[in-house]
Amino acid sequence: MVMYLPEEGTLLDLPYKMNHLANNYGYYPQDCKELTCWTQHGLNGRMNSPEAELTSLPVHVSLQDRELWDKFSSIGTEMLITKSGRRMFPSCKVTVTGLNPVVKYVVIMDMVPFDNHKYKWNKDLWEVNGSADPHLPNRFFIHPDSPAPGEKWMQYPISFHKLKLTNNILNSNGLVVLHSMHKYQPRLHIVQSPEPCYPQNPGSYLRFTFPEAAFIAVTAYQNQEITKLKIDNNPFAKGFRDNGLNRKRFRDKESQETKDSDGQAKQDLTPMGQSQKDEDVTVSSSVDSRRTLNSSEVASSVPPNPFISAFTNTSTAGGPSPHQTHTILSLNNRHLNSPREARPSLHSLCAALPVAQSSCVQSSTGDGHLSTLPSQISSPASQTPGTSIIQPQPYFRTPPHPSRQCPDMELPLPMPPKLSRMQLPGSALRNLEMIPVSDYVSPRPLTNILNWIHSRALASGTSGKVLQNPPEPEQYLRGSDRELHPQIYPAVQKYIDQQFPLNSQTEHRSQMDYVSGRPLTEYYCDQQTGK
DNA sequence: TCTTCTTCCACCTTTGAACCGC
DNA sequence: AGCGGTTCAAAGGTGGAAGAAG
Repeated sequence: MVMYLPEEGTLLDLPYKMNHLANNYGYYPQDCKELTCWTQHGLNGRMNSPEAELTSLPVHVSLQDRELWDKFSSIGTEMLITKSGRRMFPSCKVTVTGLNPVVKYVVIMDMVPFDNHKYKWNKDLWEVNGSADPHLPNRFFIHPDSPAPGEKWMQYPISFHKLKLTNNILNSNGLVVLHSMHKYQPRLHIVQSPEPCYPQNPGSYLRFTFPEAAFIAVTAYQNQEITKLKIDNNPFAKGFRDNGLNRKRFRDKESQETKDSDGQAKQDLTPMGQSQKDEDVTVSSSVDSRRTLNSSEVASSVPPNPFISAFTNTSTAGGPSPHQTHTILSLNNRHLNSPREARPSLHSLCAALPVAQSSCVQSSTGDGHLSTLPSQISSPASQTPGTSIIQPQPYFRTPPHPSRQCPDMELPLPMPPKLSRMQLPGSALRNLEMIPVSDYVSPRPLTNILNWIHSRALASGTSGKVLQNPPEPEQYLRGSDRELHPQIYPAVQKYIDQQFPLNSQTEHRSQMDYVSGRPLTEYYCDQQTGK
């Protein structure tokens, strides 16, 4: 299994994510514009069988609205975060193919730190402003349609437009908590619903990261170019178009200015930062000064077992800074001293895997067929060594996307028909009402999510009947209570117990801040007391 | 003084209920 | 009675601006 690269691209720093223990892994091309990830066809030819493992399927995920994302990323995407939560724009919308149509999956999105830095806006560019704050406990946004059969996920683009970002660590209303002035990237999880008949099977999953959708979380927009782009493209911001001249405030202000001093005042009044625009944007040279995350950093940002990391709900799950994660990674990869040394070639990586588990990033050739890579993997392209300044333009390198070579891959899926509540059949409404809303809206450790899913799977069972009293997800895997309740995923739990033995310091490991090594409760206290 | 954050505002889209005609 | 289309109001999303906080 090999792959072709984008025309201008080399297979630089192919980051990888692998999970030996859970037979699960996923890859993503960190430095390519290609946001499409493939997994290999299962060699056992089970892909069409109902019991086919998720990891054996040729799952393909691609980010929609790529042109829009390109526009934003070329300037330096910023996402507003507010106390009450703010939607992302552009929102993450992905198409997925290659799933087993009849198997149920859960689709989850979270945000992981892009790097180990904190940023500040200095006049017209982003600068590194120290080290990142400890990553907050991960918050997963479960797609409200979860779990649903693969057929449904593949039918329409999966939209996460309702995902909201906040900086309020106390807000648990389904918001993803981020630090302001930190850079994040979205990450997608596709989790196969646990098989009700085999509770020992934790269910496989895949993860995809979208570096092109990376953004800096801000409480107020810094780059006027970003503001302009948002206004121009976000329908909710239409009121700010036409330089905001149609806005009452500006109309009033303008009329007032006219009264005060006609003539000169009018000239100065250029709404929507017109005057600022003139002084805006120092166009940089063609040098890509983006502080790239090399593959080793990415690799080290990926815990040896992402499934576990999600379980432990630590900063690792949220993907703390690559360096910070390395301590956890080293649990299984002590030989990976130097991140760059640690990067195996794609081939060696695949060779190291059992055949049936091999997985590669693929791209598609113009004829729409999967093709094989040249035998040697290109060496990592030279990267600009860690410059501390991010130029506003060009913010990201933008090599031609392979999909442009392969129009088939860009074919947008039809948007789902809009259904009002009135149009839903009664059975569907009853089903919806049976779902404890808080369970899929509220962020929670993936443990609970999966257990909840499992409980629902059990509840529906093979007979399709619904239990009267499905178990509460919270009753599973809660700290020291674990022994009191049956474990849904004993193999995974065993691994956690081995890697993160409980003691007085780590008893609440799911709440640990692995960056500072302190319990997050302490971190919260510090936040409250202003330390 | 400067940077970052919070809050409020007006404008806009989306949503869903009510209404009407067939 | 049921269905489909239209209208309208409420809810909620948006960036700007001013002021607070550190």
